[in-house]
Amino acid sequence: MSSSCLVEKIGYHLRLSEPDKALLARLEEAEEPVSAGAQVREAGSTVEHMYVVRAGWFYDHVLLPDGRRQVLHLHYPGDIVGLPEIPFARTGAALTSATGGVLCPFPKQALDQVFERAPRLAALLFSIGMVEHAVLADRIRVIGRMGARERVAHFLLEVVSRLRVTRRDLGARFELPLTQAVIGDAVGLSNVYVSRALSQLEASGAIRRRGRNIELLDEPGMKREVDFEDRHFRIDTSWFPAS
Amino acid sequence: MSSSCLVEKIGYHLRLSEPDKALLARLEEAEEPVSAGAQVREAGSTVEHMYVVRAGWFYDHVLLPDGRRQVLHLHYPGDIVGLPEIPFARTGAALTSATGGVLCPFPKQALDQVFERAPRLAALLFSIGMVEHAVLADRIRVIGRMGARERVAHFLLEVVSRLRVTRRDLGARFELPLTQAVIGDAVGLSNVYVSRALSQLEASGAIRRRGRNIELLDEPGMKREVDFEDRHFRIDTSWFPAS
DNA sequence: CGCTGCTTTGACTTACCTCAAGGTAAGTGG
DNA sequence: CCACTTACCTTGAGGTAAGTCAAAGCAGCG
Repeated sequence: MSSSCLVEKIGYHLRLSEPDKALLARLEEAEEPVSAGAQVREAGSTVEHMYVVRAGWFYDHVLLPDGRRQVLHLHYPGDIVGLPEIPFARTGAALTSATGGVLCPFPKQALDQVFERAPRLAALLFSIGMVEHAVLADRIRVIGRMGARERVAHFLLEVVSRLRVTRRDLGARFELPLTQAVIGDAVGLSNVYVSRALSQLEASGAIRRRGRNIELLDEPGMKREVDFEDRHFRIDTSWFPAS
Repeated sequence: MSSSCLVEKIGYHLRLSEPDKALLARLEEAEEPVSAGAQVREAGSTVEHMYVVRAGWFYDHVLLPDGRRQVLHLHYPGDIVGLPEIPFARTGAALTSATGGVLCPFPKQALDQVFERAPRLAALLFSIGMVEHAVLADRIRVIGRMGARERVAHFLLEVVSRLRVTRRDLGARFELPLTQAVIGDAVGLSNVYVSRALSQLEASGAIRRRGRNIELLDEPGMKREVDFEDRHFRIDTSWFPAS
């Protein structure tokens, strides 16, 4: 077992040298448990840390003046949270725990050491950030141009694809520990319409539900329907600096 | 005058050392003129280059199976195009010239040198990529949760804010060399509704139009209406490695 | 056993889409 | 220089998908 969240996460993507491992391990501060529903970080606070998710589901969201909400990213165990905030002095989005969990913070100020001493790691952080960009780009396409059923279908596919990064053997079934209101806030629908879309996906035989357990009965069909692209499966490290 | 697009662009954000300038200049290949409406890069092609825009307006877009289109980013003179494609072997979005212009390509494979030898530049590229992430995040909020008038208002504010990066003295008036269909594809509306939204903004005194020349008559009011945040004004370089 | 929070379903409303026709402006060839 | 074309914008009318409101069903929990 690795003692560092970060070493563990990075290890999914890259073989690490021993000095790199040591550098990463030094960055990390004490684990921080978070209870379900708690807000870890507010929008507009100063950016001092990034986090690695050790356990639990989290999500970033922004609030509109009228109180409505937009969820930007889901974060699963193993995720790095907060890369997109780095170029700004203050956070744009709040961070909330959906299920309760544990975060491992590490300081933004220590990033300079990564860029200076571990160019391969820097390249990987860059890449991970750009993968998140691609995830948002996909969702813009979906929200901007697709209907309710397709939005929800795409959302489910994205969740599964992301879960499989750390659980390679994951089949067609998974727990989705999110309320329909949160799903709606992610894909730009009302909770009511998320319910209808899920019901319709189920009625048409695309999925099956048991509470919050979801089974994808026709993943290839759903992928075709929304033109789904898996952004998480593999990142191109061919251009990385040599170790 | 700088002979390199890239040196010029980076110079907006960071004081460069002479070795860094030399490194950047070496990366760059011959300029490439592009005529109006031409598609520079298709979706699904292999990622071999990034570009700096020397002149003209460009945009990234993706196509849906039914032929509809989503525009992801606009690119203006001085922009770096293609950072988000780096972690992938193949491009997700096509690149089209709106006005005709000139691009300066530089090879993806050369990025390793930047990460290895110029950590400050690497940190800046990372930051620029994350600013683009923030731009998409803002647009998701707008598309997912706001109406037509607000979508178009936000779009105009975003354009002005971006133009001011390279034209510090830009006032309230600017040319918008885009068809309303392109604007619609960016904010998830039909061309018809973009027309109505612009007319309504004009009727309510928020903007004035003369052909494709736009004047923002009440920029503070529009910013309040859509809760606009300027992502381009300043990026936090305080954590960058020392030069 | 009865809260409390989540989901489902129904009825009504509305914002945006589509289709279509007419207007405008810039470019092109005779 | 003027007709003709072409691309873009505007406006109207009708349709539809999703929003809102509200009530009822369900499930987990104290």
